[in-house]
Amino acid sequence: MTTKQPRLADVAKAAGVSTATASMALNDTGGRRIGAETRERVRAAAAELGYRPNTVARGLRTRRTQMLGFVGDDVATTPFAGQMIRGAHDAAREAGYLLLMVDTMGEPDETAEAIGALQERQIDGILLATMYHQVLKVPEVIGSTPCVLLDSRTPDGSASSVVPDERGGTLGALVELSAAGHRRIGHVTTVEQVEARHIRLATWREHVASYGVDPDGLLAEGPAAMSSGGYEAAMRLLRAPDRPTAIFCFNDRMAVGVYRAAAELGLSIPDDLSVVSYDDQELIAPELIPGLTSTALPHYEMGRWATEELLRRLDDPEAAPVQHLMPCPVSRRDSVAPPR
Amino acid sequence: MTTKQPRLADVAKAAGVSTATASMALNDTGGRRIGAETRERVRAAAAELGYRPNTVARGLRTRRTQMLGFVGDDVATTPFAGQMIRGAHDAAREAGYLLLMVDTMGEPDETAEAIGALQERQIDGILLATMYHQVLKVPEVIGSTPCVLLDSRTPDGSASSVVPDERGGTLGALVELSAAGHRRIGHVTTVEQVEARHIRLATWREHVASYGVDPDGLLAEGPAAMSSGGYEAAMRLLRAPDRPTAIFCFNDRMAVGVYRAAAELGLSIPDDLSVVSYDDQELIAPELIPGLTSTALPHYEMGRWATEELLRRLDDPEAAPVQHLMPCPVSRRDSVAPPR
DNA sequence: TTGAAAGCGCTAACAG
DNA sequence: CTGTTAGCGCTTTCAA
Repeated sequence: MTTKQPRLADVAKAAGVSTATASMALNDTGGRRIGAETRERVRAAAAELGYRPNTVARGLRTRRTQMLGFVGDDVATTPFAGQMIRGAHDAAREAGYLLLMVDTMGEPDETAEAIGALQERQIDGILLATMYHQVLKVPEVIGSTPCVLLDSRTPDGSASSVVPDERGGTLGALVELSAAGHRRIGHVTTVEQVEARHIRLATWREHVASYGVDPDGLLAEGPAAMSSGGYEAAMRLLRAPDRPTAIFCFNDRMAVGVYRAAAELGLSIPDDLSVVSYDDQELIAPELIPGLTSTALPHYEMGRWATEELLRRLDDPEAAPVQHLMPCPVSRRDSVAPPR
Repeated sequence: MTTKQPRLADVAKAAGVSTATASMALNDTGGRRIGAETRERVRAAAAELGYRPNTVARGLRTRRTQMLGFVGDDVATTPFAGQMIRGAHDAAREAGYLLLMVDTMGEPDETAEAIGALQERQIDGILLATMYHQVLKVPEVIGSTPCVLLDSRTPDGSASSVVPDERGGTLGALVELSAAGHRRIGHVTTVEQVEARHIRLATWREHVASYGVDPDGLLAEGPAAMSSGGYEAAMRLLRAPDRPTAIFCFNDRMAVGVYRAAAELGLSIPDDLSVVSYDDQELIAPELIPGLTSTALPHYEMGRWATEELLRRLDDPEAAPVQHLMPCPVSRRDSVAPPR
């Protein structure tokens, strides 16, 4: 029994009014022209028939589709992607929008393609999301489509964007250590030349120097993709004559390697060595023993903010772009103790 | 300099033809009525103007939007979600479709809401995805919208669906052990009463029994969410008088606990104890030392299959629903050796 | 306070 | 082989 979807005309007929009146009654539009009694009658008829507006037809008329494009550069393999999408999704839904998702696998050509495909569908705006913090130019093809960058920013601030406050987050982690009394704080960083590396490294350098400690000799690097990078780097640091009493890791995966190195050298965490890290990854930080104190990347919040900003810009396309820094909260666990 | 988007009429005018001809020329439709020369002229004009069809207008006319709804029950927090989405996304894109995503956070009311929101947007079909294998009924509100279940199935086979071949995957893992010579194979399972538990447990029971080994006494269970569940269960198994020479774990997280238990008891993996597991989670199985042999859940492939099946059903809505079992391949690593 | 009618941009049936 | 015309279902003037 597949009944035909009712159209607005059906509702109007059932309520004994014109489609114009029905439309206005349902949308609360047209000022105070619709009588309260009429509105009720229309509403009742719509509910009775199980009417759902056809947003394609509406979109053709209003040039608004209530859809936002979400262009991600690697939705699948990045564990953070979910939170970012979810933040964007929630904010969108609350405002009556839905997300059209495209994954570009990081290929620039794909990005242009994706933007085109979204524009064909008349999305109201686009979220351009990257899976790690970077600086990039908005593709030309975006044209006048409203757009907000998620986890990246433009060199010139020409588009609204939100990125994590890496500096603040790094300081948050370091303060966990210095508040416990550590001064010789080592840093295990990644070899990849990414924004996050530069900011975390510079902030760490500044922080230890502020205690009169020389950062050189307390720094080691390795590839961040697997824990072995952290292991090797930590080994170098911990076997040095004047080893650090604490280590700040570029990320949780490297911290896994640091834990392994410490264990191998007979150093107990946190008694012989304190460790803090970045990312606060769900499957890692709380699973390590002892639990790893780590600064979280606020993916959910960034997703939300970007969407809310995009929605704002839909109403006011001329508003000045804003560059937002999202705070990175520290998840405190059991990997920090005073030095002995 | 925001130039107005060109419409089909502009292309037609530029090419000196009617909009009907332009439409057919661009879409290769209307049989052999369009002259090759005309088609070229239209194509050139379109390219020249940078014409992109307005798919909203087209959708209103054709009642096809080239969009698929993807309803997930927890996109954000599940590490597998990405692969499933990506599989669906790739298959959709290849066919010229885009995915409209909604996350229901597992709430049934949200699911009905989501389906409604998607139907309003006239999506051509819906993928109903769950983040773990389960049996459920398709919500009434789906009506006549074509629909395929992803990682779940209906009790009555009334809708097409794809789920992992848990039985085959379990056997694959167990054969790794028995081929190495193991007979006393223990099983660490989850307390949660999910499909996966039942199938893996039953298959294991059958397998060890086929070697004349009594499964009872080789089974232990615990919560699967954290590794401690696996730790406790393994402890019980490994401290027993006649301990197993190998353990098959419900999933990788529990395997982490099994590794810890073995280490604590001074048992080396794989020499004193072989371990195999399920899920092949990216951040766990290859990161453990030694690398964990684990059966993978084919999320990408399931996402693809479901989408391709949905696309098939769009062309032929009357086709009989099909229940697909997707094979689960084993990722062989270093956690298995012959018993000594 | 309401109805009639135009039209969003496209495709498809019907003429020519 | 091509043009004319009539809508798809909705919103929004313009009249009444």
